[in-house]
Amino acid sequence: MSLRWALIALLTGRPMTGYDISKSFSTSVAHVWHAPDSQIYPELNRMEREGLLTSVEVPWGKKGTKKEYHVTDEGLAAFRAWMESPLVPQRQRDPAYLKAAYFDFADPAAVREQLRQQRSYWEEHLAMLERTRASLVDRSHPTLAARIEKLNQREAELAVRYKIYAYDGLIARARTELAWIDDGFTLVDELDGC
Amino acid sequence: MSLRWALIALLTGRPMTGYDISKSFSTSVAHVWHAPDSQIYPELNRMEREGLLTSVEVPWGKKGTKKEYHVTDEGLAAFRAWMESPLVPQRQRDPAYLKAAYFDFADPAAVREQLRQQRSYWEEHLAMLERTRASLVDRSHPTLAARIEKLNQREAELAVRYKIYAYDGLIARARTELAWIDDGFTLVDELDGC
DNA sequence: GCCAACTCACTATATCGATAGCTAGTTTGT
DNA sequence: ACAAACTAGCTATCGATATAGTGAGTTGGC
Repeated sequence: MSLRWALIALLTGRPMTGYDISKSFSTSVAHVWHAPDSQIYPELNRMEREGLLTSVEVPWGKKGTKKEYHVTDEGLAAFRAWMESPLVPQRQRDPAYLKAAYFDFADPAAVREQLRQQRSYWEEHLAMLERTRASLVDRSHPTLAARIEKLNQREAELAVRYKIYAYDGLIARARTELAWIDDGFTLVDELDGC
Repeated sequence: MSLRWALIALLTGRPMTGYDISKSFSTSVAHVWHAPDSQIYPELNRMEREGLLTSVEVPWGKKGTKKEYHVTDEGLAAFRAWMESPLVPQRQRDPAYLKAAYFDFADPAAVREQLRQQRSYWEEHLAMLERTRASLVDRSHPTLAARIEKLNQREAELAVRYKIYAYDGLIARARTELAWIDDGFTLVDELDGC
């Protein structure tokens, strides 16, 4: 259900086609809400039917056309309403913690291998988050740049600072995961040694 | 797909009925993997059909019977195989971060209200995690107690330590969320003041 | 003796989400 | 002239989840 709000969030920056969205999704909103294009296209259609978006047929090449989606006033109002509505707390559902709780069923070597994999995943993820954060700070991030173009200085400041704030949260979370993984190595060594 | 591994994990502790499971789920595995009973019952049936579990009809009262599920050797082998298989990294999908990135669309008062709600949710969640961790340390946690009964001292030590490790991770995560929320308050005050 | 609360085991329905594949036009390189 | 890669917009299918209900037996309190 949050997918539609992620889509409106993106489209408030600038009008886009479904294809544009599925591309820029991976470099921006996907860090907080991932979705494949097979979900994006039908959802855009639904949102248009419900009046949250309108679409404009834009020529593409000689014969082709593409559909550019714009947020309607109604869509913006619905987005603001969602923004101010209470958040439903997320249930925990993380296989990594489930596995960790039952590491005694696995071979210590297999546990170390798992931890190595997780560490490299989170290290990469953290590096990517930090690169993106830097591109927000210097305002070179394409999606953000398009968004703040039409805003005044104060509005732009707000938009940028809150995006950085979101990334700071994601970065803190990644660091916490990495620290936990390192504790895992220490624990395996201790329990395997005795 | 992890649901079945969560169920086997629980059932390795002691045989249980679907009802037992749905009850003890909320006080143990649910912290890492939540599921409602409407998912648990069909999944237990499927797992029995696939040979991962067997069930024994146990009398209940005068007329009633209940179905107690036991993990088969095949089920245990499948569980170990999963434990040692690589972990598929989870996609980020968290409405809290999505909202935070677009707080500039909401009223500062509404943002503060959101943050208050999230803080009280995480505070409660953290307190619950710490209570559970304490009950693991002193081995009073019922599910854990049932599990370690049939284990030798060394095996019990492993089981307990890894469960504590999992909770330490969850607790660290909760603390990170709380710190992030507090940063949110500071940021709103700063941006609203100017 | 009876009602409430609890135990037990589901079903029904709908939506969400992931993977895979399809069709057709466009641009670019050789 | 033709192929490869890219842009565009889907569909089909399957499994995972969530919400809500059904119905029957049991236990405990007054």
